[in-house]
Amino acid sequence: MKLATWNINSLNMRLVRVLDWLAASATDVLCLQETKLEDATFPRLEFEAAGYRCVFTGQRTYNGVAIIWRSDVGEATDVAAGLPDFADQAKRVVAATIAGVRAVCLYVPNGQSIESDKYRYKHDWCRATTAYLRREVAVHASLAVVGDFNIAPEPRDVHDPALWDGHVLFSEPERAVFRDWIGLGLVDSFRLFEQPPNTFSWWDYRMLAFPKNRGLRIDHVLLSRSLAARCTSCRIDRNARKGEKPSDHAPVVVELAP
DNA sequence: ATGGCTGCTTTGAGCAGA
Repeated sequence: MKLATWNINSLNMRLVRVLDWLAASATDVLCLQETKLEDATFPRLEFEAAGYRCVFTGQRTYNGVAIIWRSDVGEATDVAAGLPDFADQAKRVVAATIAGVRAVCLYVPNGQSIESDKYRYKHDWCRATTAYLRREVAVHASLAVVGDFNIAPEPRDVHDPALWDGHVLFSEPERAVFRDWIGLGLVDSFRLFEQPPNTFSWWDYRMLAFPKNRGLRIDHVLLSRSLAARCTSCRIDRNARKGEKPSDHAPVVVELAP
């Protein structure tokens, strides 16, 4: 199974790009963040016509998450939207079990800046998610927690660690959250393999950040131990960041052996 | 170390993103 995560920064703007990428990459299950679409306007029929199924929870303008999978992979079960025990207007979580793999798709709050109320919200949201993931790990042996985490876990995940030190996305409390989630029994699939140095998943639209490769690795695929044992590759498809009207994020793709 | 893009908005300057 090929499983991927991608923040597409408006599915409305990038539906064709997503469909093209799905086909070209032969991805079986794709988790999307920042769809920015209410459920009533989600392009379900377009995905179905292309041979995929989908589950989604969204809102206009901000947030919105979805899971897209090839129809021939099977049905989804135990679909769940949102975090239990955390009242949140923002649509940031959707989960489903597909072909025996529990996929949890997260769009972690950005946090804006460490002085911001949004940073406090990010902290509270992440704490609620820790409790949620603890239960998911206990229930699902084959678990993949994927998405836009808005956290760069280590200095090597940041183009200029000294510049970013202490700033939102790379502050110590955020990195501690990432370690907490790893501590639940999850594995950062990207680090299972040798990777080219300076591999990132997000680049600012401004300041020629992408051509200069001034990016961050903030999109992640965490795998339970049994799925990590099946994982044969993890790569970030930076080609998907190129061309006309790209998202500012690139997809992260893992392959899982049967 | 700002803002520089981009998408979106009961539409056009302000916001949020990361």
